[in-house]
Amino acid sequence: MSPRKSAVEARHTRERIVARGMAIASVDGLEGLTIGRLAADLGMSKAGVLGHFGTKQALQLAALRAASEVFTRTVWRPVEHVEPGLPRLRALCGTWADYLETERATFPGGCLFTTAAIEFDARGGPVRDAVARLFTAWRRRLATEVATAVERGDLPAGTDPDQVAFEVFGVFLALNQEIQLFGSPDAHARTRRALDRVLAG
Amino acid sequence: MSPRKSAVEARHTRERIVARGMAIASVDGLEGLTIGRLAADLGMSKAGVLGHFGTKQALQLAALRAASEVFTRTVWRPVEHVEPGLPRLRALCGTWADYLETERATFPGGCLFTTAAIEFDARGGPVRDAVARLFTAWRRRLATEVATAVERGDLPAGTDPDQVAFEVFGVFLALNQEIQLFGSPDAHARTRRALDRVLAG
DNA sequence: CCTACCGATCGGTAGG
DNA sequence: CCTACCGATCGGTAGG
Repeated sequence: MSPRKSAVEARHTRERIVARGMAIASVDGLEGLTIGRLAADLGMSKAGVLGHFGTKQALQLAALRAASEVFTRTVWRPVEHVEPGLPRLRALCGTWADYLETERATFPGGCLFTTAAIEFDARGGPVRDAVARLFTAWRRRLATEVATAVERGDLPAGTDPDQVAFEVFGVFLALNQEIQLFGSPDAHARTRRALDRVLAG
Repeated sequence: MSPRKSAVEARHTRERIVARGMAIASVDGLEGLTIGRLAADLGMSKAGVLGHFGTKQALQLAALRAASEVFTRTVWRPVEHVEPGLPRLRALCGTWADYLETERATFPGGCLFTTAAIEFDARGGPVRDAVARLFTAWRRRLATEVATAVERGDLPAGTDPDQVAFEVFGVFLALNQEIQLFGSPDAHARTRRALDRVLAG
C-alpha cells in the first residue's frame, strides 16, 4: 500500500494520469476515458486516480487543457516569431500537418480536439464549451493571420479572412480523416496542394 | 404484456428501433447507443429490442445501413438523372449541404457517418470497416464525377479527380462542424463560396 | 493513495 | 416481446 506522497510526487502522478488520459480519450473519446481503465493502465486504484480531479468531468477538462498545451507547444510556439501574415500562416500549416502525423504517441487515435468536438457538439455543458472555445480561438488566430497577409498585400485585397480560415480548417479536417480512417500515404501531399490553392495570391 | 407479433408488425417494430437508434447514435455515438436507453425511449424491454438484432454490434451496423439509405435517398437519388460531370457534381453538393441542414429530425446530432468515422477510426472491427467502406464509396463517386467533368472539358485538363474529391470532402467536414459546433448561420454561404473555388474551371 | 463499498447501468441469456 | 436474472463495469464515497 502506497503512503500519501509529497506534493511534487503527487503532481508527477497527476501528470502521468493526464498523459495516459489524453491517449485513451484520443482513441475512445472523452466518455470512453473511464476511471477504471485509467487506474488499471497505471496500476493504481480508482480512488487514487479520481482523487486528483474529483469528478470525471474535471478529468475530461484536464485532458483537454493538457492537449491544448501540446498543441500550442507543437504547432504555435515554433512559428511564433515568424513574420506575421502569409509567412507565418504557411509555417503554421506546416507544423499543424506535422502535429497530426507526429503526435501519435500522445494521441494514438488522432487529434483529441477533433474527436472531442464531434463527441460533444450535440450536447451542452462545460466540456462542450471548452472544446468550442478552443476551436474558436484557433479559427480566430488563422483569420487574424489572413487579415495581416491581406494588409501586407500577400493575399488579394477583398479576401475574406473568415472564409479562408473556414477553408483551411476544412483541409485539416480532411487530413485528419485521411490519416485516421484511410491511413493514406499521400495525405500530406494532398494537403499541401489544397492549401496552395486556398492560400494562392 | 405484449404477445408475439406478426411478421409485418415485427418488421415495423424493427424499423422504429432503427430510426430511434440513428437519432441516439447521431448525438451520443454508436457506443452511446445503448440497448437500455433505446428500450426506455420506445417503451419496450431490453430483450425485446435486442431480439431483433442479437448483439449490440449488429444493432450498430443496422443503424449505419439505415443511415446510408437515408443518405442515398436524400443526397444521391434527386441528382441521379442530372447530366454526369460538373452539373451533377454541383447538384449533389447542393443536396448534400441540404441534407446536413434538413435531416436534423433523423440525425439531431449531425451526420451519423461523420460521428461514426471519428468514433471508430482508431479501432478495428466490422463497424469501422463498414464506415470506411461507406466513405470510400462516396469519395469514389465524387472522383468519378470530377473525372467526367474533366473529360467533358468542364474542368481543366490535368485536374486530379482524387485531389478535388479530397478538397470537396474537407469543405463538407467543415460545414458539418460549423453547423454542429458553432451553429453558424452563414455556414452555407461559406460552403458555396468554398465549393466555387474548388470547382472553378 | 489504498481498501471496501454504494446504487445504477452495461450487454446479454434463459425461458416462456 | 415479456419477466427475471447474470457478471462486469460505471462514477463516486467513506474512512483511513
